[in-house]
Amino acid sequence: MHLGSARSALYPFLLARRSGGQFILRIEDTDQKRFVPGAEQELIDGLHWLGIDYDEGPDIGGPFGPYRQSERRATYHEYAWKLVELGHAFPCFCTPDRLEKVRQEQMKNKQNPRYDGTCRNLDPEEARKRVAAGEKYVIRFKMPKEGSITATDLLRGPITTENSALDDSVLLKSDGLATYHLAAMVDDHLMEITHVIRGSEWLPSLPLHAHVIRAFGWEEPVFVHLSVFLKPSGKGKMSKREAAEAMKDGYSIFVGDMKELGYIPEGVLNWIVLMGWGVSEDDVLSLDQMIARFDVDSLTPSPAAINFAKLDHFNGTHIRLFPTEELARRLKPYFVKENLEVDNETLLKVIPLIRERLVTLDDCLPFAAWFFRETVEPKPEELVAKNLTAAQSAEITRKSLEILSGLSEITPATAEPPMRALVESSGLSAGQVFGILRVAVTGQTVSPPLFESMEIIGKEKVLERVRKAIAILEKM
RNA sequence: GCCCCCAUCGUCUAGCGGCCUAGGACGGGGCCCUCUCAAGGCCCAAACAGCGGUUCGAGUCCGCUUGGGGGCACCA
Repeated sequence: MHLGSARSALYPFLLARRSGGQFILRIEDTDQKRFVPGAEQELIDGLHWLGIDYDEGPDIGGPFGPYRQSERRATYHEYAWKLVELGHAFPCFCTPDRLEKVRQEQMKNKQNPRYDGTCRNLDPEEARKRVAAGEKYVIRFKMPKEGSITATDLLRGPITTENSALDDSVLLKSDGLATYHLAAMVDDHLMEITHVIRGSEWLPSLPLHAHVIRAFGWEEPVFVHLSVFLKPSGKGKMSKREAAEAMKDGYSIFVGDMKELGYIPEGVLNWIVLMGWGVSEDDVLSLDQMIARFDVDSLTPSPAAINFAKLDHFNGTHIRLFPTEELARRLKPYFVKENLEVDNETLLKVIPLIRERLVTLDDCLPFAAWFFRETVEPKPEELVAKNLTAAQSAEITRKSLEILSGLSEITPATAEPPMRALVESSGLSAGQVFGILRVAVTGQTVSPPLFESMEIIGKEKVLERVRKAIAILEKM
């Protein structure tokens, strides 16, 4: 399940929620050759994680089931033959081998590859007999030789296609299962689908689909063909190679990777919903806000380049929107995964300090893992302040220790004023003095605010770590 | 090769004939804030692909060119 599939689910979901309709999950698994075990579950898990819930589906049932096309072969068989009876389709006994040769020949002669019509006008009785005798066959749509068809895409308007440019496409395969062209049209009718929102790679087969629907005399659903996603450069669509490239930078186009990478559903949703849909202002949207503002015919038909920087932006923005308890709940697993013992009381105190620093949830580790470690291991060279020697650094740190140890407790209110005074009287900069303490206390050069952090770990640990730092500096 | 679709800042987009000296967001640059890193505030640079029409008036409508994308399976 990649970004494209996620968006193809999101839009109809928003439309259904907006308009009081039903959003259904139908598994289109009519190609057994491409069956991937676990793919259906991955899809369901992805939708669940994103918060896109469906009203009918293979795992929850519904009034129009079954929702797996592989379980609907009898239906397709019936409708395929119905089309034969109506004179809009015909059984075809051509072998794939022969058809392949015909195609090669056509290509060589610079003709369009298409079905050569061998079985198109077979005597119906004769054909029926061959089928009854057990001969392998497919059922093809009998595309009119003349005229044209006009089908409408909601975003693009009416699109007229000459029938002569269309082929006698296979509707029912020799394995007895339908192709998408038949299965989807039959199911859309039977399941009372009002809106088909799909990728624009389906646009070329829209005329065929209109033909099939009209041959049955059914009402057409509204067709909406979404723009394709282009790779970040905007040149060409996302490829396997590009996907691997993104992964190296800590990004992915697969929904299944997002959680692991520290992205939250809110951020991912906000990101993809705006790739192909524009709101005039207030880009930051919750799912409810999306539902409230969604409008199918304001989707954009032009291709959209994937922009991971924007994913980071939305992810960080939504993280900042979380209440402390909620963020704690989401962050905890990342600490646990690092085998850190996280007590909720401390975590709740840490969160306000790191919230606005997180782009992804796993960023909590570099900022706050040290809160939950017994000791820290500062690098000696990092304990030496800029433009100072180790001895000078040790000297000012001893003075800092003196001040801090004289405090009954260390809080920003108690510690910062005397420390500022020390900075003032020493003639050094706050960056130099606090920098040493930061490395001493946190073990790193980048951390949440110093005095707030000190308050959380407590005076005892602070003094212990500062003493250790002095010892290190004195040995240099 | 043939068919189809698309076209506004680097990117996602607003704009549906006069409200446009083209708006927002990301990214970029600058300033402010500042104990690091962020976040936040203020400011700046940045686009209607080109050419013809239609119209009193075109980013908005039409045509062509160019560029981009998709499709031509017993895959979806």
